Amino acid sequence: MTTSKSKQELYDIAGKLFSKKGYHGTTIREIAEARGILSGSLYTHISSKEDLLFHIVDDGAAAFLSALEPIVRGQDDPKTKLKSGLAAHIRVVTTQMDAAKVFLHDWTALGDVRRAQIQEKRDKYEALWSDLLAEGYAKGVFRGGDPKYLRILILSVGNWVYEWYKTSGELTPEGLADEFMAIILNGIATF
Amino acid sequence: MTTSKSKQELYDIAGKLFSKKGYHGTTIREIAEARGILSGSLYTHISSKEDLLFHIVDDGAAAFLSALEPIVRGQDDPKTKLKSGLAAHIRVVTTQMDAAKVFLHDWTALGDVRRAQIQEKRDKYEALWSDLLAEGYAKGVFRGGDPKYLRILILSVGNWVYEWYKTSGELTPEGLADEFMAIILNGIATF
DNA sequence: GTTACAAGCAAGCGATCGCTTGCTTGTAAA
DNA sequence: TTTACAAGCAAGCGATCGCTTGCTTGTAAC
Repeated sequence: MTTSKSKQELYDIAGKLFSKKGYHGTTIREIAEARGILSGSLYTHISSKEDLLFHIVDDGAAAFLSALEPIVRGQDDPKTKLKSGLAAHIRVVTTQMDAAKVFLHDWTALGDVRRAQIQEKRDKYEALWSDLLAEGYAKGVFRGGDPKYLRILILSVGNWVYEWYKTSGELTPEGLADEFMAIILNGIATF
Repeated sequence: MTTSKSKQELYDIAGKLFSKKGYHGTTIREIAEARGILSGSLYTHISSKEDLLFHIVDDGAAAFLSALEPIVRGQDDPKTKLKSGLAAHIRVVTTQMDAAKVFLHDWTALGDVRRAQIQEKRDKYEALWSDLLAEGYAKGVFRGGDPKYLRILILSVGNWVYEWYKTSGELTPEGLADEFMAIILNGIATF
């Protein structure tokens, strides 16, 4: 990342507020106050409020993509890829809760052009997951379950993490992925 | 529901806009325009913008609770209860997409008192699910999988439906519940 | 025919919104 | 010592926010 330290600090501050109160529920004056400057001074660093949103959301998209891509393109067996992929997704969410929530929650507040850019990256991420699962079915490692709804189930579980995860006293991303994988791989029914 | 027809129509209109643009992203003038009156005239029917939000969110909470409660308190076997419960949840989301999205998305914009009221109903709903799952484990119908994370997985899948469900050409709530249940009960791993 | 009231209009209130402008200041290179 | 510039302040712009007020109108009961 070529983003300077103070710029990143500003994104963190804005992300924290957007995450807590939503993009439209956060004012430029609140962001400036959290930064310790006046609202007008913010415009030395940004050109608009939407700029802040876009950078946060775009960084979030990049984090998800760069975490999953090497796993899908790698050589592990599908079961390992599935577990690693879910753990990677959960790690992105839990280690950047604010940015992840803004990415998942507020990206629709972007204008048409920038929202389309993010939509593209979301589609790309979804396609990576489809590839991962398709490989598992093709190699006979997975059976049953419609691939489409399996993908939806996995991403639902991964995305919803930001709604309930508390940073203290909780399982690690890998631990959480293990819990969910146990259910997804083996099911819960007795025979 | 004792809500008059025209009041409910207003909630529907507001719910649609809140769902699309968020609570803070929707203005009282937009709601009035969608209703075909001037913004000031809205206050013949409501006492504040937050009133609209609260009614929508509170109705949403009631819909989820009243759908799940008879299932949990009923006499079906746990496996049937689980499938019915998930189908009921998905039916609430898919038949009232706007209200469900506002309930899940924008309820935190409520003031302290009313947000606490909704939090209570959310906790109650979650407890119903815990009861349902606990019965399955107690009767030996479910095995493996931490009950806590099983509940989180189920609610994640059910809640995230509003993010991707399209009303046309999609499976019914029961069909979707079948798809997800096949994965959750039997898993996807080959042996 | 009168009364009563729900429903809406027209106008605009004070507050706050995102953002701009003109100016000052601290700092570091030349 | 001078120069240059990034960073921030002070003030306030026009627009829009949620909401209020005083008034009109359609309708239905008596």
